[in-house]
Amino acid sequence: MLIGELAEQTGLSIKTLRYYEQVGVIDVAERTPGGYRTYDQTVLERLRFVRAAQAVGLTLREIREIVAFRERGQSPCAHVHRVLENHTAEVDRRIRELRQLRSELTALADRATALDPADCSPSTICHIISAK
Amino acid sequence: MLIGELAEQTGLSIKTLRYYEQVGVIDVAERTPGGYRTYDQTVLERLRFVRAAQAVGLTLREIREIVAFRERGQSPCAHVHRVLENHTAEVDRRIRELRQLRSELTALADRATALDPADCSPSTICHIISAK
DNA sequence: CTGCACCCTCCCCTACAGGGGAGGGTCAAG
DNA sequence: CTTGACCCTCCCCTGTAGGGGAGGGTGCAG
Repeated sequence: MLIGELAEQTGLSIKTLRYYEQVGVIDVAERTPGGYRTYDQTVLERLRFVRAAQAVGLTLREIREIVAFRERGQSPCAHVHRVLENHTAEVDRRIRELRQLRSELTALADRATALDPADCSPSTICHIISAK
Repeated sequence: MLIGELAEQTGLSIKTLRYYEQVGVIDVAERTPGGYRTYDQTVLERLRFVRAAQAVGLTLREIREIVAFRERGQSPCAHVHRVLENHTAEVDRRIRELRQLRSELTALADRATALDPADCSPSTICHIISAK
C-alpha cells in the first residue's frame, strides 16, 4: 500500500503520515526500488492506537514513548498508567484554573452592568476591566 | 524614564516592553536624540490595564483593539462587553471539553486496574488505551 | 514517447508571547 | 580617553502538529 492509499483509508493527510514517521509514532516505512513508502496492514492498527491516544490528550511525544516500550519488547502498562495519572492531574488543574477565570469573567460582566459608561475614564482605558 | 527603569518598575522584561510597543498595546515611545525610548508616567497606567486584561485571558490582539477605541476617542465599553461574553462562552466550552476528557481518563484508569497486563497484546501497543 | 497521477525531499509558515544573542551605538563617570 | 552600564536593531528560536508549495523523480496507460 502506498502512502496515498493509506491516507485515504485512515482519513489522515499524506503530510501527517510522513510527519508521524518522522516523530517516531509509526515505524520508518519500507521503500519500493523507486523510493516510494510502502505499508502493510499492521500500520492500520498502529494508527488506530495513535488516534485513541491522541483522543485522550496524549501528545505525539508521549505516544512515541509508549510505542517505544513495545519496540523494545517491553510492556508499557506501568508507564501508561503513570502518564494517564499525570494527565488527569493536569486536566484537573486546568479545570480549576478555568473555573477561577470563569468566575472572574462573571464578576466583570456583573460590574459592567452596574457601572455607568460615563464613569469610564480614558486614562484607565476601560472601567470594566481595570477597576480593581 | 528609560526602558530599563520602566522594566524594573513594572517587573516586565525589556524585551516584553519593546514587544508591547511593536504589537500596539502601548504607544510608540518618544526617543532621546540618541535613539533611546523614553516613557512618562502615563505608560504605567496603560501597563496596569494590559496586565489586568491579560489576567482575564484576553490576548494582546484583543487588548490592542480595546486600546484602539481610546486612541480614536471612543468608549470601548460595548466592545469590551462583547469580547468578555465571547471569552466566557469559550471558557465554558473548554471546561466542558476538559470534563469530558477527564471522565474518559478516569474510565481508562478504571479499566487499567481491571485488566490483566497479560492480556496486553503487542500489536495493539497498550490494552488500556486501545481497547474500545 | 508522452501525459498524468502519484510520490519524493527540502524549506518556509502558522499561532502566541516573547527569549537569546550578535553586532554596534550612547552617555556619564573617572 | 576609556570603561562600563545601558540602549538600539535585526535575526533566529521556543512548542505543537502539521500545511503549502517548489522542484524534481516514478510508474503506468495510451
